[in-house]
Amino acid sequence: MDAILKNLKISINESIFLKDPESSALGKRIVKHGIILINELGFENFTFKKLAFHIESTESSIYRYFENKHKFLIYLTSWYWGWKEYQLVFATNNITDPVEKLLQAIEIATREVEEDHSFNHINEVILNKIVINEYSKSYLTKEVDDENKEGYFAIYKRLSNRIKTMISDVDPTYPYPASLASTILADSLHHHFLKNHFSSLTDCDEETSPSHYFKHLILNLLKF
Amino acid sequence: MDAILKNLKISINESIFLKDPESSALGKRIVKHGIILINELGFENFTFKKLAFHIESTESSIYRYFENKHKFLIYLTSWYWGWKEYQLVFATNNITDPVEKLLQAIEIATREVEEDHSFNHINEVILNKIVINEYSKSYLTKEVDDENKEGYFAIYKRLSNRIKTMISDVDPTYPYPASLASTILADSLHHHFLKNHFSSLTDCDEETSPSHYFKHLILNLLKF
DNA sequence: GGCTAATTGATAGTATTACTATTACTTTTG
DNA sequence: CAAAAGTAATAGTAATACTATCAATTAGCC
Repeated sequence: MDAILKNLKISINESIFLKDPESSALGKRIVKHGIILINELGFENFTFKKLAFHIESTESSIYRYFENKHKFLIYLTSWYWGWKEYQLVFATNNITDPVEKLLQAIEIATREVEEDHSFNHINEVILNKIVINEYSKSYLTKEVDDENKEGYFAIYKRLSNRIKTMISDVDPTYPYPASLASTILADSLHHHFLKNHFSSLTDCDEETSPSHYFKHLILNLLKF
Repeated sequence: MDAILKNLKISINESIFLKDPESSALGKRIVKHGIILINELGFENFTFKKLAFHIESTESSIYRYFENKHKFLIYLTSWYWGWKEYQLVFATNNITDPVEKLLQAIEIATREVEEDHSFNHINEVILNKIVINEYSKSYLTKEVDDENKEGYFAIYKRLSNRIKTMISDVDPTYPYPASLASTILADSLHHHFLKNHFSSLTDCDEETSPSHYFKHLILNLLKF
């Protein structure tokens, strides 16, 4: 899988950026160090000025790639979900048993990114932390409906829809497949956060992962 | 219930505010119109300067009550969860059947606030919208561990714990009661958001509410 | 190798945000 | 009616979130 992913470009809605960061060395530096810096400072404390200092460039250069830090976050999280989607499709494509297929999809969707494949300028382990801590801020805004119409969240929606279909393939009588797919995707991020900061609110810990919880849920909720 | 709640004061950790907003007319105006304004503008666009203009007071007066808008959000959401907790305890206290008790708790925890009791200066319907749109921003920060230690999220944790206990009372063998309680609380907020902005990601709509989804989940997941 | 266009850097500037400080005025309460 | 508490008015600062302009550098191409 690694080899294929190395040559892969996640395609992201062009209106999210002003200039494709994949198209230049500076663009890649912005993305690479942007990920590191958002993770370090948190999204609220992150600024383009600080990032410019980090990569020894200027604010105005960064503004040529992204309108503002909000769009930058949308870009990063879109890339993440695109990457997850590839992994999921790749890992489930040749599984014929619907239950096995769904379980494998849940494994991919809910597990913490542990290894660093480092196949390009993006560190997925750190990006995963950003998604856990910051993803919801990308859509919990007053502009969400406009941005949704522009297709900013298309990749996530497509991924959620794939899981929905797999749920219905396992149990066509289950009445809430779309909701359950959303719960798995969004709530697994939340559970990773709880594990790290509110351990009393979850049964997940070092041994028991959110993946265990969600697989158990699926296996006991769906009839097959 | 209304009559009792009218005379009720939700007690909130004193380090969240500088001066208790319940203790003066200005404090109550800050809270009342703060709720309205955050709902209108969204938390990012909300400032104390705008609120001061709205209530025909000054920024400096508001800063005497709350250190910053983040603490203000924590205050409002703490109040909300305290209010929910009272409703939940009140509505479930005299139910002896554990399944009925849990279902009633889920009803309270996951339903949209529809009526305006207006028993005080706080409009719970609008506050509920704020919680749906902004609650996660109150803990998805770099300061979460410090603030958690200070007890800023104590009410929410207590509420989650009550639901956890009810889950275990229904099915002592269920291995993830804390996680499931968290899922119900956090993911129901998320589903209200999806219903309003990403309808393709949920099966909830005008007829089917998040409450239906979560009750169905509980009834099919727990063994009793 | 030189020309042109595109890209990046350097600098400056603006409006707004997120506060802090001080002083003066106005209520409330004892 | 005096003291204390609460509130308003004003001013000021550092940082943020940009925009604009022009100069310097680099890249693509004949």
